[in-house]
Amino acid sequence: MERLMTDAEITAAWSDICKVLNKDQDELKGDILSHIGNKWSLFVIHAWGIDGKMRFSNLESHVNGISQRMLTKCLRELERDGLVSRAVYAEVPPKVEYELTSLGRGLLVQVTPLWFWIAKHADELKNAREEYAKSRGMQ
Amino acid sequence: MERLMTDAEITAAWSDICKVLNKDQDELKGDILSHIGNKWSLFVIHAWGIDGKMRFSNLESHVNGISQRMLTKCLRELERDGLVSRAVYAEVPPKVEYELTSLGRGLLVQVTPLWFWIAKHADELKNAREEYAKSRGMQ
DNA sequence: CAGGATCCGCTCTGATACTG
DNA sequence: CAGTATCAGAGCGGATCCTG
Repeated sequence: MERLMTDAEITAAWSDICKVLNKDQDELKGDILSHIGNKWSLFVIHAWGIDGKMRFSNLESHVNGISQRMLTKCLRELERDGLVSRAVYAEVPPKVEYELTSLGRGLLVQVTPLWFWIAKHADELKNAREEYAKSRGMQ
Repeated sequence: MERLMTDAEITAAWSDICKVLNKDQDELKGDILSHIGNKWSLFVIHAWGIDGKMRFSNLESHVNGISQRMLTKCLRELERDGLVSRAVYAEVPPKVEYELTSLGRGLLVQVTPLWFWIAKHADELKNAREEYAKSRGMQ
């Protein structure tokens, strides 16, 4: 599952990358980004790495710091975009299970390299910030 | 550069995925996501697929619809996080060149699978939305 | 050319309170 | 348990004007 690329691979893949970047479905990309690109969506999707079926309160406790309002909103959007399915059980107390659709699982998988990358470059990322802060502080 | 995974591969990779998902560097992830989750950052980074060195006006014309204010702000943030470097030339008229750092190129590469995926599933994504709209409209 | 500064509407968020 | 409703504040984002 180590899918990070070397610099050489990056160089080799560059033209392919550019192709995608230019495929101007910009509108669609914007749409997708507007949903996965909000503060919480990716973290919420993230949570299904733990279990295939998640209840509301379950998600709430796994996504650190999310408010119930935002979780609700986020789930509705994900549902609307076909990434998550929602099953309501007519029980008392109420029970609602959320699952990733195959589309949603696909997205999770695509995003995973990003998590790997962040984990791998954590120090670099942190240092970059600190150095920037220092250099600005001196001025 | 075709890096989409099959369902079988996904299943096989799942435990690895979960490991990363739990590595709780949540704060750091949040930082990175603040870029992904910002309306413009990814599109701006995106632009460097075209050329390694970009000037301000160049970026402005490649990122559709961005205002000068937001481009400025976005560039500052990317610089702060060590993803972009900035070179000022003491000329008249002024000239400033922005480049992705190796960290920035890394991020671009990690995000690329996501663009591929969006491009590949564009129809599915659009359909999912339309069906959702329909089913809600009927109620 | 590459922005900094300012004004302003709007949306996004979080807290709190309430419901089936 | 799984939400909905409401409200207030912070920040986003655009337009405009200005500068080295």
